[in-house]
Amino acid sequence: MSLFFDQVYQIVQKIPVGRITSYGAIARYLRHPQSARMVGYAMNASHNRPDVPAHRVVNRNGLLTGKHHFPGSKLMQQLLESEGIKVKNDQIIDFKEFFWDPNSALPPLEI
DNA sequence: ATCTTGACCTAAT
DNA sequence: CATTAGGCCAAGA
Repeated sequence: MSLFFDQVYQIVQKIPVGRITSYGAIARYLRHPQSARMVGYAMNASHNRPDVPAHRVVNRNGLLTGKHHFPGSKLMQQLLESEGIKVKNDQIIDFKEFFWDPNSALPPLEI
């Protein structure tokens, strides 16, 4: 039972509708600043977790690097656009405006 | 059991 | 500027 994965899922579930965050931001919040990759891997394993909106997590440039892991090739973009986020060429428009940073939005994780 | 491959990111060269 | 190197560690072959 990977505690790290579960923590990742908890954060992802807290991303407000219509906002997005990045793998690295989550890793930083969990005090594993060098484990951004594992956050991505957690998303890959999040198929078992119905309540995890993996489409709201993108890389730090606002690029939809994980879209190929969704069924179909446009689903991730469609999900985002249905929440009011514009996407062009796998790139989120006004990424900075929609970015939700757990490090400033949530209380610091207990040590 | 070992080896490879990643939904990544930062710092150093 | 661009490129590399290192860290992370779960799955698939």
